[in-house]
Amino acid sequence: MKRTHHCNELRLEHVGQTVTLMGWVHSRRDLGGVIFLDVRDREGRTQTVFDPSEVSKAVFEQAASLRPESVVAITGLVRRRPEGTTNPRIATGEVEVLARELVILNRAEVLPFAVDDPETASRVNEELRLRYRYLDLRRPEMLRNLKLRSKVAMATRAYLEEQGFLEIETPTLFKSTPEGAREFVVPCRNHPGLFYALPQSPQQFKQILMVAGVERYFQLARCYRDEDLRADRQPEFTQIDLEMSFVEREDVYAVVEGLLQRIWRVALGVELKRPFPRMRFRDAMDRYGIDKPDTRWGLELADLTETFHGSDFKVFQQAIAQGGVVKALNAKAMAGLTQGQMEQLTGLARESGAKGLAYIKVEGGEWKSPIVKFFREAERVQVQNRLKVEEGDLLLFAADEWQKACEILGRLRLQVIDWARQAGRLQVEPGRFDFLWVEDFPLLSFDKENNRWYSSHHPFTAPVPEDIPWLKTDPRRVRGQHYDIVVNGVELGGGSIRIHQPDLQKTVFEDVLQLPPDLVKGRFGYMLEAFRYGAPPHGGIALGFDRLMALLCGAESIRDVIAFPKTAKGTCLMTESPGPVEPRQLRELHLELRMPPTRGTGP
RNA sequence: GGGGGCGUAGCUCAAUUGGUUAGAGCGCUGCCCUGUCACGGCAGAGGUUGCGGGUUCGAGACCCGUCGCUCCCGCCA
Repeated sequence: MKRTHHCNELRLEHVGQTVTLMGWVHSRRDLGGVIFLDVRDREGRTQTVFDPSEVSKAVFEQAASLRPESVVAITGLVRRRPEGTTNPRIATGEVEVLARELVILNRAEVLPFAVDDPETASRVNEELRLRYRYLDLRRPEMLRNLKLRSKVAMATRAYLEEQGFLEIETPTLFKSTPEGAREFVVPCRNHPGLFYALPQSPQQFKQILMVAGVERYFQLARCYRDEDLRADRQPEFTQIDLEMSFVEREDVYAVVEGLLQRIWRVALGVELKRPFPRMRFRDAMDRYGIDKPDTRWGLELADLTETFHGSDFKVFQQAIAQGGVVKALNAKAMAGLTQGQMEQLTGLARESGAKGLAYIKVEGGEWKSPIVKFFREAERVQVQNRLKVEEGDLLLFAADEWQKACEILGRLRLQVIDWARQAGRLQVEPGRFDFLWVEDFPLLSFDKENNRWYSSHHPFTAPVPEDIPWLKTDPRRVRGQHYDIVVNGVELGGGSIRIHQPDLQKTVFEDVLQLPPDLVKGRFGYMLEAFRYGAPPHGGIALGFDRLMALLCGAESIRDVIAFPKTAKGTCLMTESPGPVEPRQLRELHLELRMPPTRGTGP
């Protein structure tokens, strides 16, 4: 027996045909004298009818005995549903299949949770959904996410192929590169004491491919990072990874904008406007207090350093005297925050390094605040004008060195926006996507604890050419040719133009990052060597494919767009990985376990 | 590594200030039902309150520990 149609196929035009459907029992409505079975497959569902005057008693009883999610094959006659019994909510709702034969392909046991009811199923404990992932994925909304993911992957391949990119796989058995994220290491039998490491990204291989003359490479690359997880982070994840030769930043932007435009068109039927806006890192920090601003909301930060230059308020005075700034955020209409919420804001400010939180609540025409008594009239007027203060506003201040002050208010801004959205006071159309390129990041950041410079992104990022002279003398002011693509405050991806000159790369490693030459040689020697045999200028980018899909699907967690995701602790509840290995395997790998003392008794 | 939330029937939840035999809806089982589509009706079964310890005359609730899920900070070149 073969199926003749899928479950979202039958229409009035099929009336009179004998068909065979195969699928899952979505729901059974047993009216005693007649039984309705909805058969579901990945395309949709179709109602079948068991009428005792049309089928044998045995078949009828079998139909009556079926539990939801059993797999069946039903052969019968397509007919128009009787007047008044059509179901406009499903595509096949004008017809039904009058069953003649029923084969039970697999009888399902009683389910751990309901699959057929989207309302309840979506509220089921995620632990259970992950343990029975195959049931969870049967839910139409999960299947929809998988379908969309496949569609977007295909569109990505098609677009990049049109643009002349070659899809090339790179090794997942790589070696350890201890800079950056913690890695998963893989022992190997043939090399006692040596380890592979799973790549955090194909960065080095894709640059080598440029040296190899590939010119345009892409890959839907699996990447692995052994770091603590979040709603938008998994230990293994997928990137749309690409690299191009003989390009500048704008060339990469053009390809990525075209790709995202194609993806939005294919997935959502939405036409994105190009080019996307650009913003310098410095401006992003200055205006939004973060390097991935959500520009859907206003609420920009203001700089009041000039205003408070001769302030009597010591906190402001000192910050400015030490070369810092005074910044402020007008949280419009938020004066009504509770004491608890104000404490929460203060806590957030402290976490970001503030000593406290200066604020003004504008209520009843009055500025209620412990600090306002230190303001001179001119300061007050300027604050009023600069922040466009109105009744009901909440003014938040940060006085510190520039970056810290920006970051403090940036976090408060996000919290305040979150509350305003929850209260329904800030709204935005659901299909709005604010894309933004953030560029001109500092190439290097200073690590106070270890008293050394390190790469803000990675050590292969090329400096902005006119800043190269500052590399050794004033590293702080060197900008990198790095760029991030941001949408609605989510960092969707990042990339850079790379260094392709071996001497410049060597300078960065040894003079700027202060890595010992033998360490550089051991870790990156092959790259420096490759660059000596004709390396084209090149650059690229990697986009977080899971985050991209979460955006397109409207999912809150990337777990909802990954078929088999891991928990926040990095385990798989379905397969119970990671799991132990046999002593024999350890012996072959020349490994011996030194376990931490066992704690607790388990569940 | 740190902080918050959650854990009670198969599922989603309730259980006043610590006080009777831990309840409801859905699901499940049985019976009835020929036009339902969240079918309906009647009856019934179903509990180690995550686990371990403690306080108390008495603990689902309070305390300590622990396990699991989750969100956030650190971390993620």
